[in-house]
Amino acid sequence: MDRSPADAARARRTSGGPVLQDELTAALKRALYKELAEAGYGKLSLEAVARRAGAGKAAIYRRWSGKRAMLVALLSDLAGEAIEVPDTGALRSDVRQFLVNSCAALEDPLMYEIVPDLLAEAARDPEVGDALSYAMHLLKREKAAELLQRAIDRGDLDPGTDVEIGLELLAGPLYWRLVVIKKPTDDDYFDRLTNKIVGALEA
Amino acid sequence: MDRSPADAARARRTSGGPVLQDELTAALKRALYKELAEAGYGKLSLEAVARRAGAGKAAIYRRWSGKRAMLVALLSDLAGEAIEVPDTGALRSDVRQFLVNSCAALEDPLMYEIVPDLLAEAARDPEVGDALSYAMHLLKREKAAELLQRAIDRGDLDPGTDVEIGLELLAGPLYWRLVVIKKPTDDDYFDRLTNKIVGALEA
Amino acid sequence: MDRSPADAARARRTSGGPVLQDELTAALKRALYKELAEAGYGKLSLEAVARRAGAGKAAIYRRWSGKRAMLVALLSDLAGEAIEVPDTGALRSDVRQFLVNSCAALEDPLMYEIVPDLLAEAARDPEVGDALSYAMHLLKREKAAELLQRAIDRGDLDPGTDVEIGLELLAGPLYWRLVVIKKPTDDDYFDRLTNKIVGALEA
Amino acid sequence: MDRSPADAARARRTSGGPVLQDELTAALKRALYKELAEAGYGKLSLEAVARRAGAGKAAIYRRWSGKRAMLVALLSDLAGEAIEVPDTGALRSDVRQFLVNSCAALEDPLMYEIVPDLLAEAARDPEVGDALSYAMHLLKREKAAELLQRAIDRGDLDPGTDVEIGLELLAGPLYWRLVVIKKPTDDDYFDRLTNKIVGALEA
DNA sequence: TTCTAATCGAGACGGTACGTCCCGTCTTGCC
DNA sequence: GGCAAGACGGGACGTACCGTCTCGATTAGAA
Repeated sequence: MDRSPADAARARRTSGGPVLQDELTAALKRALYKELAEAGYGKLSLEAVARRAGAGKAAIYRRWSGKRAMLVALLSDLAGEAIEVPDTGALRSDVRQFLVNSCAALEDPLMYEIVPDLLAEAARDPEVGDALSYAMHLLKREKAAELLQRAIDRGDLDPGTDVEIGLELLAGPLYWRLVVIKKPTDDDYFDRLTNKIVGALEA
Repeated sequence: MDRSPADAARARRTSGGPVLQDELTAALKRALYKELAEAGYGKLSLEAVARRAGAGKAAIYRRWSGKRAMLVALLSDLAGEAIEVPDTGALRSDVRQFLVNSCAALEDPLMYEIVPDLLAEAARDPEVGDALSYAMHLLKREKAAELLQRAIDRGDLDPGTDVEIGLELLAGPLYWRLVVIKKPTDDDYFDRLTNKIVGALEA
Repeated sequence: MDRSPADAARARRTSGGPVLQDELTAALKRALYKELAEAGYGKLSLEAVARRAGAGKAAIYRRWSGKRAMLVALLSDLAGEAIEVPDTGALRSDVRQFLVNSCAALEDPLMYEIVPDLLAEAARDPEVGDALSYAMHLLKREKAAELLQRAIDRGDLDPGTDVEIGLELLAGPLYWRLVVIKKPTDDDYFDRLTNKIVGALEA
Repeated sequence: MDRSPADAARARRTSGGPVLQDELTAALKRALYKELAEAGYGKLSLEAVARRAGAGKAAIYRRWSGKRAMLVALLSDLAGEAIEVPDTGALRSDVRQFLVNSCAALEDPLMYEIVPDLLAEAARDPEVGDALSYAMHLLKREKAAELLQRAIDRGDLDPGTDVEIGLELLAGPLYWRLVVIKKPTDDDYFDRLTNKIVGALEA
């Protein structure tokens, strides 16, 4: 069972025993991040991570069960940095800003390099899938749902609007373009995509 | 330098000695395909591929330079099997059928298990990325574009319709749902998604 | 564990240094003894010793500097349990009884399982060697020497008898048979060996 | 590494199974011998052995199942170098020379350092015990038995002489002195021990 | 038909990394 | 300050594959 720094902190307060040291945990994560950037997921070596952190391998395995678990933890750390959901007061500008924000998030090297790996792994490992879903989608999904709900409350959208499909329209096309077919975006593209999405929502 | 079966055939015609055996090449690819589905790209072992094919490791390295090159070859082979693009005579039913066909394709183990791995690898290796783009998206993209063009020709859509965005609306939301957030689909879902896409196209 | 202040006071008076708890020291030695018998010196793990004793590793390192030092201490404890040297009034029966007693001692699990380990270690570590010699051989040697001296005093043996060689004849052949070549013994064997040893002594 | 086809051919003939290369096997054994001399059995590291031999660890594990098995093999190699059994034509000088030869063998670092380790291990592992018995004792035992038989044939010893006990007298006291109590030997000692042994044999 | 040369299955080779275990030291909080 | 607990850096374990190399046998084109 992996132990997070939060667990460690709690343990220190309640159990009385020695405990995983938060600063080392952080150093290991920093080392992981740097190794990922240099070597990529496939060639990632936990030995190199430990070496870079000036730690023993056991320090890693004491915290996480392996490569994937350590990555999931790194992701979870960054989950809080959820995509900002704008509240501009108008549906069209909210949608456009949401797309721009999402694009910025997806162009972060972390997302760009690591998320596809985890997505692939998630296809075979439900634990990774769950962590990934929680870290990446649920928070964002809730926030995007707020965006649509506000539009309904304002009367910009019909109360019967299909919110589920709406969320997929907000996320899917941009993800497809950036991650799958890897085409660049620009202001004009955001305008045109916003047009279509708003058109669909209002249809 | 990798050698393809075509090279082998040419070699057979021009050189003197024995030559890479096509049937073995095919068997190796089949073994690769199965190993990918079971183990994933990250844990893929060429030793296991050779073992499954009843071949020696050298048989692989004689043909390809390594893991990625072998994958690229596999992908290229599968490029032809593009998604069927329907022609029902009406935009709405064409779109719905396209979604259903795409869904079937994405639920094929090839897509479901292997493509995410390759997508991840493509994030770091342009050669894989190019092969993947060619194999998966370009052909399909062309065909989906035909679908929209026919609707424009029929007058179902305005001639100024934004085809580029249209293609993303056709592919993105479904991919997002099936591959990223992994929610199930049903007839009702297809109806609702078709509704929104057609609404967007006509907007 | 239920230790009285009196225990601590006694220990403080005895040692003068930090008050290590005697019962814990004893428990650690018992645990060491059992681990040695099960795992052997080579695979001996002080972590396992501590675990078996329900103690922390530090409790061991507070008392001894490492594996070997702990062993030496164990040996010294056992030094007193020297082999009984018989005094039957006649050389032949004294020798025979000494062989039988020695055989019983060598067939004790302590000798059978642990001594060979220590003997091996002693080949490289003089400190272990010395402790082992003291614990196992010197006392016994003195007593066996008494046996021969009594025979000389009685006139059973010539005053010029080579006692040093005599002691090796008493110990060596039996040790060789039991520990090195591991052949069984029986009454007849003791008779025959006694014959030869007495023959040699009288020669 | 510079291996000729002849090496491979020889190896194939020798082993019949997988073609392990004899020269590498020999180099690994040489490295083991040197590491043993430097580090001792307890601190022996197969990684260091492989490093010294310029080989990979797998080269070791392909040949032997672990530390002990590799040692047993080294021993078996040296088994042929059995103790020379002299044939001087007279019992007394044969015995004396046998003791001198045995002493030389037991003072070889291999015997002195390693055999006690294996002896200890043999107490727990019958496989090691058997290999050790064969490697060390059986050949020597047979040869020592010849020595006694020649004496009987010459009439130096009575035909009814107890050969079994005789062998233990030849081996045990010297082993005890050299390995167990670790006292030095000299010419005078050999004379005195020879005296007693011959005395016992003739008794 | 015989020779020749490259491919075949097999697997040894020097390596790298894995994940585990234990070393001997150090730290924390209870008693 | 001893104590149980156990984290720490370090290092070896034995395993799995990597990509390369070599082996004898097969096999198919060229002589």
